[in-house]
Amino acid sequence: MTSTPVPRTQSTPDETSASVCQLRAKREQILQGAEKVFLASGYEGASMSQIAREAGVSKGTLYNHFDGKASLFSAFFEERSKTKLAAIEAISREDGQNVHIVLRRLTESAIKMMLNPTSMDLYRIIVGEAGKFPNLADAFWRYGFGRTLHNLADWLRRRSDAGELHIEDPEFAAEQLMILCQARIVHRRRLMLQVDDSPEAISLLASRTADSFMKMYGPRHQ
Amino acid sequence: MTSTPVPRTQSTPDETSASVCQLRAKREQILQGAEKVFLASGYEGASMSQIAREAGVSKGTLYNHFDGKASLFSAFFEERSKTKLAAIEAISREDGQNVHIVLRRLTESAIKMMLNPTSMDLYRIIVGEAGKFPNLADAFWRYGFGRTLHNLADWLRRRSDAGELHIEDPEFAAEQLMILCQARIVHRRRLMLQVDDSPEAISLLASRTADSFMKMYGPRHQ
Amino acid sequence: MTSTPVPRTQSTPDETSASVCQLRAKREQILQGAEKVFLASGYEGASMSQIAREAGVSKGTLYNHFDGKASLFSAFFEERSKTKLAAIEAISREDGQNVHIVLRRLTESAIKMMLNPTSMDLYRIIVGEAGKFPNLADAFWRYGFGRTLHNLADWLRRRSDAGELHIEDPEFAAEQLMILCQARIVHRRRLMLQVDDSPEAISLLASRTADSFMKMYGPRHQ
Amino acid sequence: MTSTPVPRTQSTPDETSASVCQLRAKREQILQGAEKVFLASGYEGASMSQIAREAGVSKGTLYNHFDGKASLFSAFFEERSKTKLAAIEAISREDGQNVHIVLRRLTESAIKMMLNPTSMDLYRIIVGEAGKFPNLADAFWRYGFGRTLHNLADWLRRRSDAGELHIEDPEFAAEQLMILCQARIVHRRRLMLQVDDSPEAISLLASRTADSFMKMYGPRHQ
DNA sequence: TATGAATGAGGCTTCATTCAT
DNA sequence: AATGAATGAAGCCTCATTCAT
Repeated sequence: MTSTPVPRTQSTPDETSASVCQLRAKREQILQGAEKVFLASGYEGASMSQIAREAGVSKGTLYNHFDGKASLFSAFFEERSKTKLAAIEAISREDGQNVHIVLRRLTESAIKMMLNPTSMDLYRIIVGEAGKFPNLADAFWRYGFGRTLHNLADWLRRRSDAGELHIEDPEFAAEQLMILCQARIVHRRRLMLQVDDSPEAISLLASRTADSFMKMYGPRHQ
Repeated sequence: MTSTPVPRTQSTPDETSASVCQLRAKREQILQGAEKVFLASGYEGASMSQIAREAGVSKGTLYNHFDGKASLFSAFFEERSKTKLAAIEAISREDGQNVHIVLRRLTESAIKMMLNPTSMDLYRIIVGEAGKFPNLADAFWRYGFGRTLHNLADWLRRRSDAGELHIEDPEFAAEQLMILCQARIVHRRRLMLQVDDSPEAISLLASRTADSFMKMYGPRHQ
Repeated sequence: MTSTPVPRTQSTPDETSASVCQLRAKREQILQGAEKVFLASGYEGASMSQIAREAGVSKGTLYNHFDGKASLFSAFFEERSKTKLAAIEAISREDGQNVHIVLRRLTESAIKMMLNPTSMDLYRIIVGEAGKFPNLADAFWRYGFGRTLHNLADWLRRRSDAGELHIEDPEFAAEQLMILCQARIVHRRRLMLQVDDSPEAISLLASRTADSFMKMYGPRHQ
Repeated sequence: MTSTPVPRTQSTPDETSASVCQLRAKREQILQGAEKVFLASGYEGASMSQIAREAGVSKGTLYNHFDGKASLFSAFFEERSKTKLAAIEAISREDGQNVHIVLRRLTESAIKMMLNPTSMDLYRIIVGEAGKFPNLADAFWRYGFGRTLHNLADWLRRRSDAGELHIEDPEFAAEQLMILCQARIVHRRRLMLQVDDSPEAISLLASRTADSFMKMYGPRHQ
């Protein structure tokens, strides 16, 4: 459309990038439809027609962009794991602060992270379909829990080296902390059980969890 | 159908109990087929034909005993939650022993319980289908985790009252203990991730978990 | 419904045979629909919906009776080969007659047989689909051409033994005779070419074919 | 069609011929893809995408050059019948030789011709699709069997006129000869039946076929 | 003119459910 | 109460064809 005044060989790259853009856009459009439907109905419960309708494309277009239902599901899941799963990053900035205080902030944000609707839905999906799509759990772990664990373990190691904590196995301790955060609220919500997830309840839980962790790995006579 | 003219009404109870027996037997037969298929394929993935075949009855019989697929699924899930989910019971017998030692036994058996295939499958199913069958999670909680939590909290309260532990909120502490047991192995297995679940690994994990708990709630200068 | 006054164990056989009868009837009904559609459109061109409609059953019923399209096609083809392909049988009854005269009758009936619409359609189908269903050609040969060849070779051998013909390889001679019958009319009709297949044309062709065969294998100075 | 009365018009012809050339080349390219796919899968079994891929052009180009699938199929079939169907030509060069010897060469080359893979595939296609494309058989006949028949009949007429054979109806005799060549091997191969088509088997069959023909039309006391 | 993404009809098949026996 | 054949809706996927670029 826009004729470039540049002498030559500009058109092909333009065309290419334009069409690639369109392609990506359509792909993204489909993935959004897929997300909506898969999260609501699971893999088996979702239908390609539904996804096509939700994405605003024809059924055929689904198959132009993905090899089939399983392929679309995998793409959706990996894509969303990559972009939607938050992780606790850059705790290093907190290094100046008192350990216990940082821990409280940490536990609270971890709990909120895990309560995030997309995280919960992805967790439910992957647990339900892990049998059919074993490789997807890797993605879920790598981009979500695993990443957080890694960052957390690093921070714990540094704090331990600094003598503020006494931790022999930071990886394990990190996992203990993260899993303790799931008590009471996260764990129950995964089962769709009624639970008080008000900010106050979360704050209280975070606090008690941080306290517990300090008892486990803090200085002896705190 | 054909009521026998015999005087006392002795026969009817007999017949009734006999036919009730038969009914129950058939119902149980169906539930066994349903269990096999639902656990293997999930709710959407299972087919009534498959269940009928596996149960050794005709498809029509399924509908004589249950209202439909959803109804059969609910029945299966509640039934199996009731009978197949183990809980840590009668820890009271251990009351004479040293707390730390009992805790080690406890954590180990809890981990093994949660790794039990049926427990894992039921967990996966309920998490996967919680959106479609929100009421089922109650059963799962009541007969599984909840029951264990309750028993465990009782025991902790008694030990705390005896001065062997210092626990303010035994329910919460019980949940912390149970959830700590899921670190490293149980949590990963639910996602079908590769994990070392050898007896040695389990034993080590149980031991470290018990130690952590003692740090949290044990006497200060142990 | 109809309570039989016969003492015992009569009902089950009745039920069985009744339901078996019904089953066979439905199967036959489907096969008739399949025949119509497959003969008209070939294997790929036929659709299961069309067949169901033509047979007057639902699409699902097709799959209760056959494993799928390929299976239904095979069943249709073998069934029809068995029952619809005529063969020249019992030529032995003609043994008293003059060879040349019998041959003329033979060639005429062979030509008519091969021009029979069902034979032609089955031939077209099997040639078209032989790549996809190699085993079906066997059935077609066994019940059609092969059977005729066998009977014919027997008869030729007897006539040869009687000195009325001089044939060293009756199987080959039989095939030569049958194939000569395809000249002019049958061969062209298989390609849907326009051809004069009036009784007179057939009769003339039959006569000339018999003459030719007599030249090949008849007494030298006839 | 349009004979150009214009004297010079040199430039336009150049352009025209160049683009016509390109057009023809692309058309030929498409036809080659079509050939590969139609021969392998039949009309219904072939897909336009497959053809486009095989031809190395886009699907859209197919529709720029042909009206649709049916049209492309017709073009492919006629084109290939014209160019790929061999015929027995120029037997006249053999005129000096002994009839029986020439016949043996003839039958052998005829059998080999008919066993040629492309011939067989085209035959299978046309027989299978004759119902849908009745007009195509003409092309198949005209360029294949029909042409051979014509040449052969000419030769037989000459030999008959020369007194080496006694044939009243050379057209019919030619067809008898060609059809006799199909016994045993060609006929069976069209049904994909197992058959010995070794050079020796073909040679023997050719020889016996020639002998048979000589008995039919050769000098009486050969 | 060439491209290939988009379309939507239609193909094969499965499945929950019903119902006559 | 048990059976299982029949149903038809719905699922996944393919394909000939169109059309904007």
